[in-house]
Amino acid sequence: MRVVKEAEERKKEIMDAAERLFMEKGFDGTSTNDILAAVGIARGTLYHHFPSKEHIMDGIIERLGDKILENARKAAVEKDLPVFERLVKTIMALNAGEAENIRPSEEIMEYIHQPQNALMHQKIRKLVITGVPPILAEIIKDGIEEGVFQTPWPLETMEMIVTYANTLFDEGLLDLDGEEMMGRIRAFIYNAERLLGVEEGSVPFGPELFAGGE
Amino acid sequence: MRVVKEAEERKKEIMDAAERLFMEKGFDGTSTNDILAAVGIARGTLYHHFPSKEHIMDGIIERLGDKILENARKAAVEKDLPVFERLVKTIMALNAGEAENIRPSEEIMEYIHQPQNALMHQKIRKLVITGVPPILAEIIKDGIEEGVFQTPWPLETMEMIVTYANTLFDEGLLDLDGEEMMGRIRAFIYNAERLLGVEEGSVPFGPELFAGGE
DNA sequence: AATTACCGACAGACAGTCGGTCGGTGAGGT
DNA sequence: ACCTCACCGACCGACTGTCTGTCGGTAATT
Repeated sequence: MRVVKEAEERKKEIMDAAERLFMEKGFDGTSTNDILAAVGIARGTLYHHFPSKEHIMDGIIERLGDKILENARKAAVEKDLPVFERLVKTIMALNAGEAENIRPSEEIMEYIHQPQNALMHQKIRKLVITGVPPILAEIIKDGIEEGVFQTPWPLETMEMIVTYANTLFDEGLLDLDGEEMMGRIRAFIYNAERLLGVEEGSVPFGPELFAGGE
Repeated sequence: MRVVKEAEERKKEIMDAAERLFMEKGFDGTSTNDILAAVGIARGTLYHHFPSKEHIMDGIIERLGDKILENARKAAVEKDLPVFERLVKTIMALNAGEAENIRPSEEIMEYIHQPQNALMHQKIRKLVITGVPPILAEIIKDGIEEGVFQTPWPLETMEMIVTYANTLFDEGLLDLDGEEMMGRIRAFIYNAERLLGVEEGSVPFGPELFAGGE
């Protein structure tokens, strides 16, 4: 049976199905046949719209990144809020935006961190590390003007903080027990305070913020 | 023609050939047939010694890690040297140990960071992030006792520093021009000083140290 | 005789290709 | 206003080449 649709619509269908399958079974664990069956199209159709399986993933990640980062940017730009609150809201927007699409629940995280998803993981990591620090750095800069923060390297410092946070929370790299993880989080907050030039204990929120994803 | 060798010797031959090929063409870009041809054995022989292609990579990385980390440990343990010098020597041992095996020259780095090597890259990253901080943290602890450094979280702090350094120098994640890279390095040193509780400018070495890999 | 390294034909799965089909659409003729 | 016909591009699915991992059997070593 032959159903004709607009290219953009088909592309979206393919990406939707692929996204679900990749989250369920991983990138390498999902064959193009799985995607074809899920969408209900033939091989040729898929390769009419995408030059390769990897390009499907690229499309998904780009779409994901656009959505998440856009939410965060909106929160980051609320200039009349106190900087701490802006920071918190922006970080929460990052977590929430992620939650809509890939809910960062345990089963999924398990899979994401499996070796077969190394490529997807690397691409998401790149998205986070290149996309998030510029947004947060703008807040930090305002905070510097207000005298709340003090650092000559706002962007680079946020890059460091985000990079480590990403490693610590998102990846399955460090397999830490609860106690070790608690230490990491406490140290992380302490070190973030040092890096941003505020005195110890002035970060008014604790580990609660860092439950889920980035 | 049939040549029989001791299992350990064959394993080493296979790992040597595979290591060279993986560095040249990447993990996914190297087929098991390439390895068979390079070693001069049959399919069955390879799978007699290794349960899978990925296990070959695991073996290579483990071997690599043992060698590199052992050198670094030796340098780290020279307790009569001043802590700064110990730090420098240990980091140089890390770079040098790496240089023996994978020379971190440009052509190779190009390949290492290609998408097809995401898995290998992730595994090396894990090795570095879990292996290196404990070694450096020991030096930091001694430095704290001497009053050179000051941080309540030596291990966690080194983990953060190493994680970011690894991202910055080893990965092709951030594609920065020379100027941007220079800023990153300066910021990195500045931030490392803050994290370790020494005053600004007391790190006596500059960007020279960070030419090659982590 | 038993163990163990070794062999290579083979199976099964997979990504990507290619020649060809068919539905929609709009321009030109009536 | 209505037809028709050429063209575009979405769509199809059989096919190719390649790849990893398996298995039954063979030869060397102890």
